Amino acid sequence: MNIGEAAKASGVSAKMIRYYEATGLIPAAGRTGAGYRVYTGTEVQMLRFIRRARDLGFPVDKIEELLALWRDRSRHSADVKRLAQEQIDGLERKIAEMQAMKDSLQHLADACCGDHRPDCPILTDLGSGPVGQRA
Amino acid sequence: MNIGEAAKASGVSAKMIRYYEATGLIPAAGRTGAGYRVYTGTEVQMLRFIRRARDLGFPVDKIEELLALWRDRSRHSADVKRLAQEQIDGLERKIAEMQAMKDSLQHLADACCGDHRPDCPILTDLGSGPVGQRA
DNA sequence: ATGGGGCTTCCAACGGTTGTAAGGTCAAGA
DNA sequence: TCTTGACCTTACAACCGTTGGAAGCCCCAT
Repeated sequence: MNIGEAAKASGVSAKMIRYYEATGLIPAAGRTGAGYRVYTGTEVQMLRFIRRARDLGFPVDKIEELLALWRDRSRHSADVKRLAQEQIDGLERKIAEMQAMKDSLQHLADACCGDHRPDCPILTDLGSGPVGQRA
Repeated sequence: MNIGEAAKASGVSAKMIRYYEATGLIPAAGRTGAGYRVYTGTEVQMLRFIRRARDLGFPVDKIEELLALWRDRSRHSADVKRLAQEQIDGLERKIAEMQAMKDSLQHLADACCGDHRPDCPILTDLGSGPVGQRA
């Protein structure tokens, strides 16, 4: 199986497959005589694993840990759950942060009449407020 | 006013002030005979503007537009409001995306008993599911 | 004059992905 | 058999915003 076919089958682009190999996230694939990378079903499954973990927002270093657990038949599911919970917490934090941004901005936008006149509370606020809004 | 003092007064790091100058977001600051950058109150105010816009998640190119409107006394507040609304919509999209990730992951984590045993629906799902979960 | 801290420039890294360029290889059709 | 086009290879750069470091100069206080 070519890298292109593996990409199609896994949902991971050929570019990223090479990148993951270069960074050591996945082991180096076999090669044909001409130097083409060759992939087996197992390797495609691993790529799919990575793709799905990325879809859930896991950073690559966490995926490395997940892959290690995936391969470890004597793993404790508590370890997996802990990683998942950390990821949930991280997502929660980012969501809250962005929600706060959105709320602030919505508040300002609501106060802007949005017509041809130059007066705008959004600009007024940006230009005059205190510095440390994020604490 | 030194770059260090301007950084403290604006909440933008000296590093970033130089970066913003290099990329053209802000005009080049004046210099002392020794080559030190000099900042006036107006320039600090502009830096604060940038800082607050970044706190609201605006990307730099949008901040460039906001700054242009800020300086333009014949602006239409509708233009400002449009930029704000685009930013709100972008935040909304990202929030929804992360919320979907979080919900999926929470669902999986809830099904994982999280003990010493290796069986884990999280890993099972990651290793076996279909590819295009995000559509 | 000597030290410490701030300033200067330049270069690199983070994370994850994509684009591009220059070249080799494979398969199919004429 | 030759050509064509699609695929593969490597290597390098870009994106975004920020931080870190190194090497060297400047200013102030002791």
